[in-house]
Amino acid sequence: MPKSAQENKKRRSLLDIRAVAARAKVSIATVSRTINRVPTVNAKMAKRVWDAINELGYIPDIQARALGSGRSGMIGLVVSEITNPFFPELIQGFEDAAIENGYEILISSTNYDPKRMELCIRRLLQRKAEGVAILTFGIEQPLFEKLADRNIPLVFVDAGPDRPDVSVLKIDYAHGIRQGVQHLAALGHRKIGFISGPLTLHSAQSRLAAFLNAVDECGIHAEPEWQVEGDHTFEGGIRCMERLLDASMRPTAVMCSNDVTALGVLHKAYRVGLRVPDDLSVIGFDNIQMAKVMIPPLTSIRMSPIDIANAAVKALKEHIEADHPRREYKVDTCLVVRESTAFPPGAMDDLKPSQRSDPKPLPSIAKG
Amino acid sequence: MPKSAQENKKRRSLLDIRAVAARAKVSIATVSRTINRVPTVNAKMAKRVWDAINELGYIPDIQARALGSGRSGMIGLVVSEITNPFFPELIQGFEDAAIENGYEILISSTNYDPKRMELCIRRLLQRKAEGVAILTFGIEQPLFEKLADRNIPLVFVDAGPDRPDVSVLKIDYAHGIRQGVQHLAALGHRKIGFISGPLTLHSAQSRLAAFLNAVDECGIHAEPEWQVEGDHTFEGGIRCMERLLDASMRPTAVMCSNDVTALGVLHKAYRVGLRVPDDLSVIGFDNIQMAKVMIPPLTSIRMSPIDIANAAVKALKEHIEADHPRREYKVDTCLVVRESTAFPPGAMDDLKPSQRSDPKPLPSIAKG
DNA sequence: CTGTTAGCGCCTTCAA
DNA sequence: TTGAAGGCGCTAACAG
Repeated sequence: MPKSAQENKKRRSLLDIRAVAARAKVSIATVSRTINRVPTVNAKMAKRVWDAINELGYIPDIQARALGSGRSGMIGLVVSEITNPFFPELIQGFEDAAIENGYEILISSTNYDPKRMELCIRRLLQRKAEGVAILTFGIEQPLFEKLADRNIPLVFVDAGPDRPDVSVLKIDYAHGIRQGVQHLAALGHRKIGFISGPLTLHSAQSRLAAFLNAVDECGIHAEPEWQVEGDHTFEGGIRCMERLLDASMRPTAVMCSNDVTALGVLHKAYRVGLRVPDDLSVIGFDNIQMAKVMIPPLTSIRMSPIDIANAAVKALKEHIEADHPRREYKVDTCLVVRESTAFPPGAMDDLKPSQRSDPKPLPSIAKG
Repeated sequence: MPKSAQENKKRRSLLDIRAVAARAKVSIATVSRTINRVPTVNAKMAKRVWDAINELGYIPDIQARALGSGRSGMIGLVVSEITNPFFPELIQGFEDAAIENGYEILISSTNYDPKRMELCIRRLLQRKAEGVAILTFGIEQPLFEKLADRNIPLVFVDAGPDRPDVSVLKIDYAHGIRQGVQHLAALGHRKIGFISGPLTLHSAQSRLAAFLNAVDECGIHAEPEWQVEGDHTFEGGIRCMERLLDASMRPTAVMCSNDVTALGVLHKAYRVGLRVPDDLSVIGFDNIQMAKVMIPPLTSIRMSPIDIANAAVKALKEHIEADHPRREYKVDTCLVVRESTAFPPGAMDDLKPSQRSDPKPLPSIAKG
């Protein structure tokens, strides 16, 4: 409740559109038109209005505007977890793109909690978001049908309900993953492990499928024992690496379904005294900022959060403003080579030790 | 512009409070009261209203409510940069605390860009935020005077303008930093470097002062050559470490004004073949999630983003709702020992090599 | 305890 | 091109 119930009495703000109109000696309609840049306003009057606005320090109340015009000017962004390092960059990109396109944003994180997500949808609906991007990578998507029922423009990643107001960001996982596998193959690796994400996730399945496909293309045997299911967490990465270490024959390289998992792998390797990349090569996925800060800097497959954010905003904008919006938007991925990948152990046994001691970083396909 | 200018004609939403009133056979006032849980509504009628609401799937328009009540129910959060790893946790905590207290949040990042910040303030004002937390750690604060002029409740970190509507989160840097210095001293370090943040920042100055003070308390000489000014970035950490390496006498330990800087230090050490902690001990500040993921896991001083977020929301809430809000809120810091700190080199020269080879992690003061 | 009514600040027809 | 007037969906006096 407000400080004192009293002061809500004479509520009319001293600084509303009327004050400006009075100062500029025009009607409120003219002020409104000026602010909204309706072209038919006389230049002289417009100037008077702008002057009044500046002198008074007037700032229009956007809520009232929304009520009057029926447009909120806001789009929503739903992510699963802000503290997952992939998302801050996504959010930043989304915010930039939204502002660029004249929209305000509403951010919500579901934290994998269905109750929280209910609330979060409710809030977006209450605020009359004109469109919502649901970039949770497959988590809890079914529940979003509720949103779809309101016929508001929606963007999903990978896959979404088949409705006219819904568009989908198709991420080309295969391209980057193929590059990664080829990179490892070129270095001489033949025993390549893969730590997937939770296979309930569409995105995780796609990545695994892309890996199997790429490995097959390179004529490499995909030993089932080397494919383990992780959960996209650091701790999960550690656990999966433990399983890989227990394998009857250990892989010499491991690809991970995301970078956070790869960090877990690096960690476990450090714990058991395996040197990366000398003893084991590691490739991550996402290319989060942390990747280049790791020791050693992590070779990773970039899925640009900026690209995703831009595509999402573009999709929303087209749905809101255009007559025939596209239903699909492509987003590419590509390999970024850093220092967590090298020749498999044993490959350089015929070289003099001095030559082994300082492994030069490999040339980057994309700059880190 | 909307898809077709036409369909805005007969705009009255089919699902407004009137529809509910009609279905429940009551007046719109009763519906309003029911929704707002005014206690004086007859239970029978309330039930009729709720039933109608559920059957219709009615969701109140919060903008209209804001307009009518004069309250937006939103508080703002301004940070300098979402992609700085300290902030996601802060944002998450702030969102949680805000929702907990019945507020919606508006997030903005300034990206150190004054123009962007202007916009960001404008947006908060337009949206009629009832209070704003400016958690940028001293960056660009002067510009926020504009906000203060509107007499809306504000929260700053460390220091802020001296006005009745402004409160300040006083962070006790000294406590954690003293623990860190004592920890190093106990291990036997006498040559301790310090990489500060940009000294234009109040928070950076406080940390440096706390360090000098703590070092003095421990009777350790603070060689000026070992205090270098960084900029809280990874690259800055690398540069500062280079300068420390060039010192006529190298420190055996280095404390950093934030974790990201410490990552740069670890990186530079890795590049030049210095092992951490065997050859050099490193302590960070902030205790970001990345700290425990680093190789080796980073000893750091925790400044809990959750504590800060909670204090900020609490301060705002008190300002908005209470009559005599507090003007200051304390936030504590404390040392978290991990594996980037150990005895200084040479301290164990009298031990057998076998005993040196496997340095056990030190017990944690706080769990990581 | 309920219903009626007059705004909240702005937008947007309509007539001038 | 401008001004007057009637909403937008909801809240909050006030009267009943």
